[in-house]
Amino acid sequence: MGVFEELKERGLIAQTTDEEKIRDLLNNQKTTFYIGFDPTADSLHVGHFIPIMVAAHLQRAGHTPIMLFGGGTGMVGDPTGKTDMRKMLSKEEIAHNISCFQKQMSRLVDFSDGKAIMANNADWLSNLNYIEFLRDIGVCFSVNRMLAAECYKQRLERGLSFFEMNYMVMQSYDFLELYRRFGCRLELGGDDQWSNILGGVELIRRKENEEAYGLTMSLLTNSEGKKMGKTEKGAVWLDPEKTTPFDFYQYWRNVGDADVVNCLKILTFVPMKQIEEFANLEGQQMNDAKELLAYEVTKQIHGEEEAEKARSAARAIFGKGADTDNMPSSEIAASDFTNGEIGILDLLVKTKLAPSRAEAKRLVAQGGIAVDGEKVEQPGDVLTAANFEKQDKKYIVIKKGKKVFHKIILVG
RNA sequence: GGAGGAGUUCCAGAGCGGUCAAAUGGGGCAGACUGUAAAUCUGUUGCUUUACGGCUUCGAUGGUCCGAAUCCAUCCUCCUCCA
Repeated sequence: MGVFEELKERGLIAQTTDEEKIRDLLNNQKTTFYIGFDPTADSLHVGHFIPIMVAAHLQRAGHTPIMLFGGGTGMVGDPTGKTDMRKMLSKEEIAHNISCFQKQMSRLVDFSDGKAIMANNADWLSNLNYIEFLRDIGVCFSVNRMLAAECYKQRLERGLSFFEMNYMVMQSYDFLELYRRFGCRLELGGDDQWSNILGGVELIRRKENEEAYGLTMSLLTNSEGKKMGKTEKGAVWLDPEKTTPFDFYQYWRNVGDADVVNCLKILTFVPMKQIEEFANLEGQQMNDAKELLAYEVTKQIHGEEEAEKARSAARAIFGKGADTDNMPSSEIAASDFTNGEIGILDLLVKTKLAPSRAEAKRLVAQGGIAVDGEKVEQPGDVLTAANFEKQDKKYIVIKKGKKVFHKIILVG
């Protein structure tokens, strides 16, 4: 089975410009392909995961990925699928974001010995001459056709600036430029990139009289069709500073039953055979599949060690074990106490388990807070140093709701 | 350039002089049920206070009034129609 079939079986491929040609390109040849990333934030999030996984799959099959950072296009912002215009970023922000992306990506894609290429389209976009560009590239685009594209249609209802309208042209130009520089013949992207990719394919045909291809990947959605990777706190980030490995692990541990198999296919390298066995699981057994998913995904992003820690912390918390070593924790100093005690509400706020005292009080009133397994009954309850000291350990474990556990260590 | 319309709490969206911290829905959080699932039901959802209460919010700034999210003026932003 070729890598193309593997991708297809895992449900990673949404659309292709020419399935037969691409199959041949991926199964029988060494191909240089590219994927673009918009450096709009200083960390990748789950939405970027699929393209990176596909790149990793293809790289393992011997192809050469070009990871293109939109240092130039990022200064415009892709209007696709956005209801409002994006805020513009400064050059410094973009440069910073790109370096963060590179670091995170290198976990999955091997950049050693030229096995993968990093490019930044600012290299060719920044110094374009407007008149020349219009004469050379601009003539190849029909506004009528662009407006007919679904992605622009939606924006026409809400407003689309000329500025943003250029995004498609620039992305198409990227493809042409990468074809010229590296012989790149295949562009990958999210399914929402379809029309932008087609633009590039056509541009190469017109300028170089050569065939190029595009392939899009499905967006990661759950069984209800909603995008995954978002939580109440925002996106699930790949940066451990923004989303701790434990929270990251828990996110995947808690996916719905209906989504587990799909996520395993798309987000892990677990062999298809093994995944198929999970498809028949029911009830309690489903949890094994979820644990595997969470572990594998965490391992890929944060490394084996962090994945182990997250898993054993989760097992300890939700099982019977008393292992609190890897539980999310924070420290509190004796100086935070007033007259040798500290109110439960203040403690919740201080550890950020509650954003305000009012919220903390609500939690207590609704029976959502427990300290070392004992439910806190009164918002006025206080803790003293003695509460922290038992069996030589200087900490307490606070449980908020059903799933949030937090260890507070007394220091000093 | 001209003519209209709109900006409300996380989002959508009511309110149009006092009874408004502001309806309703979504989302979030908590509780029950469970498998750290889904669905469902209940409670809750500005800050502060044990509580009475106090404080800050309805694009911005001023003003009218005993009293303004609600009226007036100026400004900013967005939308629609015409050119």
